[in-house]
Formats: sequence, C-alpha cells, structure tokens
Amino acid sequence: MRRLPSSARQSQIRRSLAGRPGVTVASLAREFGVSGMTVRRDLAALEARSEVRRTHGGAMLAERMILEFDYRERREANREAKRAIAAAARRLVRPGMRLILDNGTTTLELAALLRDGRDLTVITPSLAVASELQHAAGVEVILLGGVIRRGSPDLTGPVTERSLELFSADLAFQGADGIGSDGSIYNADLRLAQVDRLMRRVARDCCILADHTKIGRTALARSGGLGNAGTFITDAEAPTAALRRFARLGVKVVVARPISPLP
Amino acid sequence: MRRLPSSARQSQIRRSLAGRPGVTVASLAREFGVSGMTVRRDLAALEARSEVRRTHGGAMLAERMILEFDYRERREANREAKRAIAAAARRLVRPGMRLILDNGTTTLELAALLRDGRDLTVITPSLAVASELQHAAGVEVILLGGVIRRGSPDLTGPVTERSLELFSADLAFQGADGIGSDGSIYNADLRLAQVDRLMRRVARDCCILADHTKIGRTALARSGGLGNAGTFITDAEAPTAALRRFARLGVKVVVARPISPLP
DNA sequence: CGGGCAATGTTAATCTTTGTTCATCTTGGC
DNA sequence: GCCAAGATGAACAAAGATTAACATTGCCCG
Repeated sequence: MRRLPSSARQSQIRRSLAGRPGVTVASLAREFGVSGMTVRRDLAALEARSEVRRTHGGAMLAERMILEFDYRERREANREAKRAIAAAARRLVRPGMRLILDNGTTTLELAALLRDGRDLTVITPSLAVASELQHAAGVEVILLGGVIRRGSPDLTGPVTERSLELFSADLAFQGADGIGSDGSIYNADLRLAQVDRLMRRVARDCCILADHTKIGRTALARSGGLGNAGTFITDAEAPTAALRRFARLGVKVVVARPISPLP
Repeated sequence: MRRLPSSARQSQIRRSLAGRPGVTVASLAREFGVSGMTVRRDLAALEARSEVRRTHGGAMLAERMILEFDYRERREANREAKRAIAAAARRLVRPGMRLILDNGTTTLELAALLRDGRDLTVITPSLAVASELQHAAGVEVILLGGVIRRGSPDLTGPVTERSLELFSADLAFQGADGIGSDGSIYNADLRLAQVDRLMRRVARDCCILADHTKIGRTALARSGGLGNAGTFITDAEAPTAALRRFARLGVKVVVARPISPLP
C-alpha cells in the first residue's frame, strides 16, 4: 500500500473509528504501514481538535456527552410476557412503515426489537423509546413534545397532542393499564388517555399490547374500547373466555407464544 | 475480536449493559479476550463513576434506570467565557418567568444556573437543556418535539416550529454560530435558524449569547440581526469597536466579567 | 544540485496495563 | 448452620505503550 499524506491518514482514522468502538495504535500502524510513533502523533493531532479521545493503547471516539433522563420503574414485571408480546407485535411491522409508539414498558420492549428495522419512522411521546432507537440506522425518530414530568419518561400535555396532529401513521402500538372485561381500554393517567385517543385517530390502524395481568382490571380513565383497535396482542396466560369476548368486538386477537429467554 | 484499549472496553461494557439486565465477569472476559482480573478492574472503575453497580460475579446497571441520549461533545473551547456569559444572563431572570432556551453550549451553561430557579417555565428544543433541568424543583420543563438527529441533542423541524407556536414567553435566550460585523446573527444549520427566528417572534424579549470568538464570523444561515434582540451578552475579550457598532443598532450590550473557575 | 523543512522512524527511559498467584471472602446447596 | 465451588483483591512481574530527543527520509523550490 502506498503511504498517505498525514492529513488523509488522519481523516481515514477518524472515519474508521466511526463504526468500531475503538482502535489500537498497533492495528492502525499496521493498516497504514507507518510506525507507532506516527500514529500516536496523528491521534494527538486529532485529539487537539477533539475529534477523538486517546486512550492507553489506542483511541476511541471523542467523549460523548451523555444526557441522562432517569426514572424509577420496574421494567421487570412480566418481562418475559412483555417480550413475547413485543415479538408478536414486531411481526406486524413492514419496512417503510410509519409507526406510533405509545408510552409504556411493553412498547419499550417493542422499540428494542425495531432497532434493526428498515426505513421506519417512529413517532413517540416517550423519551425511553426515543433513547432506545436513537442509534438505529434504519429508523427515523420523531419525538413529540410535551411537559417533562419528574421521574417519568413520558411527555404529555397539549403540546404532545398538537404535535401529534401533524402526523398520519400506518400503525399505532399502545399499551394499557387495564382492559375491562367489556373490552374497555383504561389508562392510569387522564392526559395519557387523551393522547392515546388522539393516536388512534391519526393512525390508520391500531394495535393494543397488554399482558394477561391487565385483563379484567380497570384504571382511572377510559380511553376507548378494543372495538376501535385492529389488533389486540396478549400472552398465553390470558383467560380464553375473555379473549373470545374480545374477538366478538371485531378486534383481531393474537396470543403471543412464550419465547426463550435471552442468552 | 481484537483487543481494545481499556477505556474503550469500559465504555463498551457500559453500552452492552444498557440492553441486558446484567453481565457476568466471565462472559465479559470471554467477549473481550482479557482476564477476569482486568474485567474486575474495569468494573471497579465504572462503579467509581457510579455508572454500574457491581454484584458478586458481575455487574448490573446502576440503581436508577437511565435513558441516555448522547452526542459528540462540542469543543470545550471558551468554557470559562461561556460560563461568565451565562452568569450575566442569569441575572436577567426573575421568579415566575417563562423562558425559551435555545440549543447550544452557552445556553446549556445557563440552564445549569437555572436549576435553583423559582417558579420558572423553560421551553426548549434541546434534550441537553431538558436533561439539565429535569430535577429542578422550581422549574417546569417543556420539551418541544422534533426529529432526533443522531449525535445531536437538538430537536428541529416542522414539529418543533408548530410546538413553539403554542407558546408565548417572556424572554428567549439564544446562542449563535456567528455574529457578523453588521450585527447579523448566523446559524450553521438552516433549520435551527428557522426555529430561532420563530422563537424571537413568540418571546416578548430576546437575549443573544455569544462569546468573542463568534464576533466577525459568519455561518450558513442568517437568522436575523442584533437589532431585533433586546440584549446581547458577550465576554470581556470582545473588540470594543464592534460592541459600539452593535449598541448603535439599539441592542443593549452587556460585557460579562470573568468568573473564577468552578471548584 | 542541494539547502531547508516538515514528516517520519529510532532509541532508551519511564509509565500503564495486564496476567498470575494466593489468601480470603461470598454464595448457594444441603 | 456448614461446606465447597467459585469470586475477589493485593502484590508482583512481565508485556507493551508512551514520550522526548535525535536521526533520517522525502520533497519543494531556487
């Protein structure tokens, strides 16, 4: 390989760093056919422009500033059931779709599965969903605005609603805090219920995700009924009697098969 | 897999932990091809920064659930000047005000100073500003929606603009990528310039923050002129000739006195 | 042709990181 | 409650990385 001028080599280093988590001086020296000293000088120059951060033995991408939003949440409850439901929901998604992802832990599991999606647009009021998908190459994330509630990753309020009105989507995925035995969809928060209602209006189709513990439970606000949704996905422990009743409302009921735990 | 320098390995560990509930020392050692002792030292370092919590045999994410948005940090250049400018800007803020905080590192410094604000409302398109203020008891944070650009903490686009239209504020704080010698305000990004323009419209008053290195520089998009702003704050190294010229445009020019570095 | 100049390679002293050993401590099974 | 398997951390040695200073190379231009 022909030697490169130093500036070309430096931008090459920077580009190759874009994919990897880090590079070693030795491997760069081998790759460019130069001595370790030269590579170190290149890295020093790049660091002076704060394009990379040097480490002992190599370099990594410049220190990222990390913005943290935190919330206390037991994401663990029924994690397996939620994962199974999310996997079933994932199968409804086709490349090119514009999706709405609601707040909630089940939709968050779905978001994780969408990371390898192709040409998707995800509209969401959830910082958690946005955080999950921010690095997904094939997914454009549109965060709806709203008020930040302390300790909660969800944006709500009039801003959220007005933002939502700007869109139309192919499919909305929503969680629920309770599914009444008559198929009513309940939310624990009034404002979230209002946002949910609006989501169903701007989406051509809607898919409700709820594990079996939600069935037969009610919560503060009724945001609608399963009859307004296209699909309802729950896990294998849901009582079949209720599911039959729901099916008569016109919604397509899907029972997610348990999946093997992650390695 | 080739060996990574230690710091790169540590940030990898941290990232991989973001998905899984926990990791074991043995699996990390195998994955990175290092000894258990090395992994333990990495985990100890990460725990010292309270990024993970160690357990017997491995580690898990730190107690709280953290949603991270990261971006390549812009240069720390002129941090002291920016802090001084932010401190001067802080003095314009009174309890009860509704503020707009623009994107940018200077406004981010201002956000940090607003954490002890009383009865404030902060409207911002910046995830960084929102992150900074999410725990401030006396500050309600309204995040404008928009498209999440990879590696950038700023939300932009039509959603941002439409959301902004819902508000009226007392005072907008804006940074700038360049201040022309005729007082023109320049932005490096066209969409950000458009958002800035709109901010000035919905705010009763506007304050431009720019350190002296920005003066005399131009950038892609002209978003307006200092004549449209109420106040312009810069640092002590700004050329007085330019400042006199700006003052003739009708803007109040404030020169921030240097502050002592943080402890 | 050759001086000047910047980039690169080399050497040697010094510092970091890593692996190993071993005594001690945790954890989970019984 | 006790024991065994395995995890931990201190200490030390070895491998390898870093830096500064100096030597060398290659190239531009008079």
